[in-house]
Formats: sequence, C-alpha cells, structure tokens
Amino acid sequence: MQPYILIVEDEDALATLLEYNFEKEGYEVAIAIDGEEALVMAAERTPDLILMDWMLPKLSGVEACRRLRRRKETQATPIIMLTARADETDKITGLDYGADDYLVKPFSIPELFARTRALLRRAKPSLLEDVIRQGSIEIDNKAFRVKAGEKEVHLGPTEFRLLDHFMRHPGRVFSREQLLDAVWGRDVYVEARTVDVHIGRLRKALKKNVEIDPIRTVRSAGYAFETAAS
Amino acid sequence: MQPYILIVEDEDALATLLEYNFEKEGYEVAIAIDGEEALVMAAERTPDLILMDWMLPKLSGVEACRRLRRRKETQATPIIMLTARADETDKITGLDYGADDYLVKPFSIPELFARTRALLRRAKPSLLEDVIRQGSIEIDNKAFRVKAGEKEVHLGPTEFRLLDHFMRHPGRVFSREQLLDAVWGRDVYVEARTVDVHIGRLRKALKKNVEIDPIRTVRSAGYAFETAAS
DNA sequence: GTTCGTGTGTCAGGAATATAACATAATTAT
DNA sequence: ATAATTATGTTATATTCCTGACACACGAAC
Repeated sequence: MQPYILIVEDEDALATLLEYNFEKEGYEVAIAIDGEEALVMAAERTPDLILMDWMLPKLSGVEACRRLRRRKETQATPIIMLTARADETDKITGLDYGADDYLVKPFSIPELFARTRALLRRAKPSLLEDVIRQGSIEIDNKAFRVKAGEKEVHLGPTEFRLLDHFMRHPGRVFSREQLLDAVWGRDVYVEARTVDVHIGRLRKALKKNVEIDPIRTVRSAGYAFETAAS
Repeated sequence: MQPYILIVEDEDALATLLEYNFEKEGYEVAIAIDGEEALVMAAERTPDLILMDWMLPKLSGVEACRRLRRRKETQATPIIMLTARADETDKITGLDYGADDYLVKPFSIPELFARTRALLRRAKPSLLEDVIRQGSIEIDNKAFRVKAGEKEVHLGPTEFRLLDHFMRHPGRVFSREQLLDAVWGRDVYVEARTVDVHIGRLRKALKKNVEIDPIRTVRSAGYAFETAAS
C-alpha cells in the first residue's frame, strides 16, 4: 500500500507543488487548506504522515497539531511542520507541541522527501518495505532476490531492475522509451527493441516456476505487469 | 487523449527544454516562436493549455493573450505566462489581460508541472482522468484496459483510441473526418469509410458483454457515444 | 421503387512483437 | 593476470495480430 499523506497548506501554489511531487513519488495525497479541515480529514481517514503549514487560517498549525495528538488514532502519526520563520523559538515550540520534524521555507523537495521517508521508516516501516509481493511473485530489493511460486529465480541485474520497476507500478503500461529511462537510465543509448529481448528473458525466467505470464504485452503501447488479482 | 499544449517561446533553448519535459510527462506539445504564429496555431487546433512567454517578437504575449480571449474557442483555455521580470506591475497586468497564472523565470519544471496540472484539473478534468466510466463501460488509459459490464474487453489500438475519444466527449456527434483527425492523426490519409469498419469492430467487441449499443449512428452526420443515462 | 448512406464479411498486406543466434562486454573464479 | 562464466545489446527471422479497403447486403428516406 502506498503511504497516505495529508498536506495542510493554505497557499495554493505550494500545496499544488507538494501534491504533484508526492504523487509522483508514489504517495497518495490529500490536501486540507486550513486547520479545521485538516482535523476533519484526518478523522475521516487516518493519514500515515501529515505535512502541516505553521500559519493556517481558522486554526493554526500548532493548535491543529495539539488536537491531533489528543486523538488516539493520530497520536503517533508523524507530523512535519512547515514554517516560514526561521527563529529558534518556533522550532522548540513546534516540537513541544507535538511535531516530529520541521522545515523552514523555502526548503528543497528532495530534503522533504528524505525527512518524510525517515519519519515513515520509524513510524510505519512496513510501508517502506523493500519486499514487494504481487500474486505469487516476490522481489526483495535489499537482498536482491526474487521468488516465484516459492522457488528462487535467478535474474540478471537488468532483468531484476526491470521486474522491480514493474512491481512498483502494477497494472500500469510503460512504453519502451519509458522503460529505458526508468530501468537503463536517462542518458543511455540503447535500441528500443532491446527492451523486448529483456522482457522475453524475464518471462522465460519467471515461467520456470509460475504458470501464468505476469507481463502483459500491449500492442503499440508497451508492457505492463499484473497478476490475476489486479 | 493526452492534453495538447501550445508553447509560445522565442528562445530556442527554453522552448526545447519545455518541449522535452512536457512530452516526457505525457503531453502532446506544439511550439510557436512568436505571438502571430501562436494565434495561427491555436486557431488550427485549440490547445488544452497555452504556455506563453511575456516577451515575444511581432506580437507580445499580453496582446496575443488578449486576442485569444476574444475568440470563442480559446476564451476559456488556460494560459500560463512566463515572465523574466519579477515586478508586481507585470503580475497584475498579466492577470488582467487574461492569463490564468504566471511564473517568473527562472522557474522549476516541477512547479510548472504542478501549476499546469492544477489549471487543467480546473478547466478540463477529464483530460487528467485515467479512468473514465460511462454507464457500464469503463476505460483505463494508464493500464490500457477496457471493461464492459464487469468483464474485460480486448480492443486493438485503434479501437481503443476511438473508444477513448468517444468517452471523453459523451453525447457529441463526430463526423468521420473529425474522427480521423482525432483518432488516426491529422496527416494520415485513410478512407472515410474505414471509420465505419472500426465503429463496427468496436460495437462487436462491446456487444459481447453489454446488451445495448452505446454508439449511436447519426445518419449523414457521423457517430456519437452515449449511454442510457445521458 | 429508387437512391443514398450504413453495416458487415472477407482478405491481402503490413506493422508490431517474440524468439533465436551471435558478438562483445563485464564480472567472477582460478 | 588469465580463463571461464555470465550478462548484454543487436540483428535477423518467424509469428502474431491489426488494419484498411472493397464488395455486397441491408435499411431508411423520399
């Protein structure tokens, strides 16, 4: 399951930018534009992490933060504060009131990602798990192992990255060019047809253990990974 | 179909950069190098969004913007202004003259994407939607799948694009020529009657699962997609 | 009934993909 | 270092599936 993040930010441009980037990174995102709405939305569905602006209409970020901490569901939910002021007082106060981390605007998106990951790893390690399973196929990024139907499968590095990429985006169709970008790398010059060959090799390797072919060919579009379940 | 964006920018390097990035993001891109060309190209094919430089040869961005607003087709088309000057006056003027948003150079590509998405979501939500449902028929552009009455339907690439086009404009009647333009592409020479054949194939594929025919034939005019609901 | 426009079956040609074979590069073992 | 092994990218060939065109049948409009 992809982590569900609640962004609480009243400035439209920033909210949109954050939404875009987090969605791209594979998170599920919801936006609240003030503290009150944040409380309502957090109650509706408990987020895995909250990104909260310090200054908010109706209910300040600090106050919203405090109230979230009083509820059982959101008591341990990681909260990152976004603040425009850089002074030390805010920092202390922010952390006192229950934020787990804070960032001073303007901040870099990669840094925000890094902190987000760090907090999620602490709070919900399973969400960032390196092991992904789809149907009877399992891929372990840490151990660089692939299992299909209980038995271990040996893949070359390229096929491994290919499968990994597919399994992180199940169901979605990727063109050969997209796969080259994502799996081979941006500035590598490789024939598009080469993708076919690796798809074939991946299929052959998986077929040894699993009956059905998890890779779907979409004529004139590319390939997609999917199990019967999806 | 993927959103069609018109980029109006005379600086070659920037235009190419934008083109590259937007295409990669899945947009269809056209480039105009001055205000006049922009007007011509926008008339030829109405863009879903326009990215316009403030400073342009022949016809300034502001003026081009004003003229686009006077035409019915582009009256509601979102326009994002790109300006090198950061002063407040420009900002006001730009928005006064009809731009929906503006960015000051240098801007970050992700932010531009974010704003683009935000404007498109407001103006043409269906363009960003991956899954469209009409009655008992569902089409998924990301996964390239079609379901009719719970069951999966297999379509060839052309039939898929045809159905996609219909479902994004439910109820509207398209002539064979319009369909050839939209589905086959502008510069393809194909017999108009071929559309009939593909309509037939699409109907046959859908009929397997759904009783009623969602495609209406409009004698001497063309075809339209509509479900009982509409 | 005649005319015009549309539905459908068929077919050849072509486009896209799968597969096998090979040469080369990279990695690992000795 | 050298040899052995494995992985990689390309090309050629086989195969599958799609496409566009045509002919004829059918049905609506007048």
